[in-house]
Amino acid sequence: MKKISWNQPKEKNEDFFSRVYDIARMIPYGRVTSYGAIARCIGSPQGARMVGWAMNQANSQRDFIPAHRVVNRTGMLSGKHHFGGPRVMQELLESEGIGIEDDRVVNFRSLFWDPCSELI
DNA sequence: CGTCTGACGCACG
DNA sequence: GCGTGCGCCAGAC
Repeated sequence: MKKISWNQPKEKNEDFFSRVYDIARMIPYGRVTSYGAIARCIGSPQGARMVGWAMNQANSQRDFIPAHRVVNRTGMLSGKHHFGGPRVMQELLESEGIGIEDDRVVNFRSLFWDPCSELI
C-alpha cells in the first residue's frame, strides 16, 4: 500500500488530520469519545467518516494514538477489526478498566469524553 | 467519469 | 430501544 498521498497540496486535509490526531491524543486514560464528537469539535460536523479514516492511518503516526478510545456514537467498537485482531481493541479498553459487553462500552454515557465541552 | 464502499450519524417509524 | 434509509466525503476500481 501507498505510503502517504498527502504530500500533495491538500493543505486542508492535512490540517484535518492534524486536528484529529491532536484531539485523539488528549483522550484521558479510561475514557472514550466518538468519531462524530471529534469531527464536530474541529469544525467538520459531517466528517465523522473521515475521522474514522484518519484513525486507520493512526498506526503510521510516530506518536502513539489511542485509537481504541474512539468508538461510534452508540459506544460500539466499530473499528475493532483494524487492530490486528478482532479482540485487540476490546482488550486494550478492558486493560484501562472499561467494561465491554456485546462489542459495546458499558456505561458509555458516563465514560464519554467530549473533546470540546470537557476540554479546559 | 460513474459507482461502490466505509473505524459515521441522523431522521423516521 | 432497534432496524432501515439516506446524506456525507474521500478512495478504490
